[in-house]
Amino acid sequence: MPGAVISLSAKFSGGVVERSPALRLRFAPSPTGYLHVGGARTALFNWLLARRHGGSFILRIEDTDLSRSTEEAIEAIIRDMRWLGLDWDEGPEVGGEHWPYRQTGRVNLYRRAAEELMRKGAAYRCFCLPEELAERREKALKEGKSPMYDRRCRRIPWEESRDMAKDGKPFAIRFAVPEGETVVRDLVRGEVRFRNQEIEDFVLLRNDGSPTYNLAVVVDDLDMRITHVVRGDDHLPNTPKQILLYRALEAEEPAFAHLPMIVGRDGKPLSKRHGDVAVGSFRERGFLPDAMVNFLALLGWSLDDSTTIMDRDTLVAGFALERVSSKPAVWDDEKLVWMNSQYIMAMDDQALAQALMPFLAQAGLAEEGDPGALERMRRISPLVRERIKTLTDAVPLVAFFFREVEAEEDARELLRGEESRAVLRETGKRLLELESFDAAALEESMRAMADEMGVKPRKAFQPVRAAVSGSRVSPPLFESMEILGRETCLRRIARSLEEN
RNA sequence: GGCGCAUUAGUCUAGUUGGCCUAGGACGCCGCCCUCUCAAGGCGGAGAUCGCGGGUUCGAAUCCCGCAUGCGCUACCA
Repeated sequence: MPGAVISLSAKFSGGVVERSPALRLRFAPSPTGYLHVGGARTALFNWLLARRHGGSFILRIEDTDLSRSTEEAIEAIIRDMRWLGLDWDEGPEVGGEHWPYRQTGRVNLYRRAAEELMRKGAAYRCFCLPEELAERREKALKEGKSPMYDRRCRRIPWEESRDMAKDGKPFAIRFAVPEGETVVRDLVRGEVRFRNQEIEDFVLLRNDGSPTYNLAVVVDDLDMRITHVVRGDDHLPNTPKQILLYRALEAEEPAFAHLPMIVGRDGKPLSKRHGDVAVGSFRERGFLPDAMVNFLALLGWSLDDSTTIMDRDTLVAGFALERVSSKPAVWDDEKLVWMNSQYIMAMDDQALAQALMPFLAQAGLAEEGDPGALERMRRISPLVRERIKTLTDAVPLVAFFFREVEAEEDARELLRGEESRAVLRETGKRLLELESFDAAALEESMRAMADEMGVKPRKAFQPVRAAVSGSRVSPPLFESMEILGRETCLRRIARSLEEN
């Protein structure tokens, strides 16, 4: 079955075989903050495509803007990528022949490319000061004119330009946009045409010698032999500039695919204003990486008309760019929560218990590495699995298994009253008499008790639930009591009778 | 202002070359069943004149044109 890459390579790069190790994709975040879900989705699509076709997935840190980039951000991005299970074949902590996989330390490459472009007459020095530029732009805008750079420095004769540079006049290097039309053959939206006259002579190298994004990204993608650039569609208008650069450098351009943005319910790009958008905060809120990946994959892509829950193998096997939508996807927290619950329900006892341990530890209910606590949690797992949608949901639900809890006020109400007290006393008696303290025996005994006392099961069980769990909502009563053990149950029932 | 992209129910989406769409699946919502609480599960339901207006056609969500709205880009940000 031919995948997206076949048709696209046949069309745009001239024949790459299906399982092509030559396929090279990258995710290139700028480390100015945490990894947010939009970035994660972009990373995922790149990863999926690489894995689908047996190619390489590269992580590259786009830190051209040094003042806004931080080491902490880099570490956080790496941590979150790892958590999501998006492993890379080349990049930070992994290595590769294009080390370092960040732009600091690669400045010479950019400078050399800019010089090459100057030599070819495709770029020129611009001596305009940033302040002048801003002024002119504002003026043009006010007069209703196009605010594009007027290309005045393009007309400075080469020798004069060289001399001005030699005299120490600061300059930036701009790309000389040629005449004509540039067509972006986008894998998700088809051909998009741009008239070159709409593209200004953009800056390649700032007057401090640092590269701008457009230059750096092209040089890096070229150097790393990236075959497919898959990124957010906010980059679509930049693409003709980059294509022009590839051509000026006499290099073959990669295939491009622009993914729809992820927006909030208000249709605006997803941001902090919409709540937590950091991948890390979803981890802290108790979401599972597999659920995140499944959910993220469905933001702008679908396998068919009905499949929603998919494991990684299915995702990898079925992913294709041609099934990527071009309309913005709205982030729907509720659906994520539901999906997470589906993944939780699919976990076995051991896995769920293990996943829960850090959350129990954080709540002070258990020590992270305590084997006794883990074993206890493993026994509790089947009781809570269907009752939690996120891992954090489990904490209040299981707390009474790990420590004495004060009964909530609405639970105390269940403990008062003659009937309730009678039920509790009788229950205590029966618990002592039980031969085997297991759920089945407990249920049998207590149902018989309710029957004999002429009390509805519900009326008989609720006070016991309140006494034992401290709440009117808890995991199934008899199973819970079995795990708590006879002594604990008796103690709690006795205490309830005393205190209420 | 210019350029570009998008527009199927509250939401994610299916609908690739026009007829099998009296628009399919999922989340959410409502109701019933099950039931020791809460869930889970089962069954059923409401919800879309496919942004609007023209056109092409025997036939359009699907093709063409215009409009509207939203978003992006238009930086010596990425």
